[in-house]
Amino acid sequence: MPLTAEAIQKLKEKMKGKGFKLTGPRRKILEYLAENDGHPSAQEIHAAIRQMLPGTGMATIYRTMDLLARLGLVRALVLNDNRLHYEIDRDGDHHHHLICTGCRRVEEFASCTFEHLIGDIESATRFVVKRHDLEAYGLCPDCAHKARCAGE
Amino acid sequence: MPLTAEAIQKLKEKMKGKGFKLTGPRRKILEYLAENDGHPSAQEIHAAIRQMLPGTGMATIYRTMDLLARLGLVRALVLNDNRLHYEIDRDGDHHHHLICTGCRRVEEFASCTFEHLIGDIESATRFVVKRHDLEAYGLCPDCAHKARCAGE
DNA sequence: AAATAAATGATAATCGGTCTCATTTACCTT
DNA sequence: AAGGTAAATGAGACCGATTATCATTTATTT
Ligand SMILES: [Mn+2]
Ligand SMILES: [Mn+2]
Ligand SMILES: [Zn+2]
Ligand SMILES: [Zn+2]
Repeated sequence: MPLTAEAIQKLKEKMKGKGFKLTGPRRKILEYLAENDGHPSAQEIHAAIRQMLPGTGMATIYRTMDLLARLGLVRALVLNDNRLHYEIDRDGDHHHHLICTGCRRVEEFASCTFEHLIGDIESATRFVVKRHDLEAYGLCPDCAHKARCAGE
Repeated sequence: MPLTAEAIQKLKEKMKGKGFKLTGPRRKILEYLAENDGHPSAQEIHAAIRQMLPGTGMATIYRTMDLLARLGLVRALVLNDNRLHYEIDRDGDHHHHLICTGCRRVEEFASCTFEHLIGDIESATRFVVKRHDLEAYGLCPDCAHKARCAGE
């Protein structure tokens, strides 16, 4: 479910509103993230942006993703393949990730039950919890099936 | 709560039992992990081992940690500082981590409620879940206090 | 259109982690 | 207890992801 044109416009305005320039690379990166679902790495984003702005350098991707994360527009995720991955932070859509160790497919899941737990953790530890990451690793239905056929 | 001498002995035997040599570095690394609580990085382990076995190379630390993880004796953790951290896998002590973004202090917490959820996730997504990581980031009581004094 | 500070691209540098290979060592076997 | 053997080690090259530097370009303000 890609973002609507209006939602994309909002993102761009948020950026300008905070005093950051809306440059070519930034515009394209925002559009790319908004129009494509998924959890691309910096490298994948770079490859995609280069199709439209061939000169774009890798450093710009890192700088932009860092900025977008600081602005709260994207979320960075650790998917255990020694690179960061990113996704648009659609507000009100808090979810977690299930990663297939067979084919690297990423499935999303929400867990409202778990969210309630944060309060318990806070009172037990006296920490102020700002953010949490939960990733589950396992086998997707396809890979689980293949594994079963191959005999554990 | 460091491990007892007998528990350490068990670890060493487990290693030999599986056909791996109990070498100087391996012995020291096991003892270091068992006797010190915490969540050291490979670099921290290296520094500690070098006090006792000055010649020890970094590659040996990585190789040993990898072996210990494969043997199920240690667990590797992602604490968002772009290096892996490790801890002895005391059996039956499944817990998660709360990381203070102010001072990097790591607190442990268990969450039996959450563990139940894994089954729900499995039936909702049809994935076979093998393992999950949950980390919460926030401010420890001290850092939260300091932040409050400094005025948000 | 000119002025200005921010952003970019090329490139070097850093850093965690892996690989290679000659040398050493633990653990059999005698 | 010495000798044989494969596994483990240490030194250093290597790698891929990310960050830093700096001269040039560009989005915005005038
Ligand atoms: Mn997602
Ligand atoms: Mn722990
Ligand atoms: Zn799969
Ligand atoms: Zn703290």
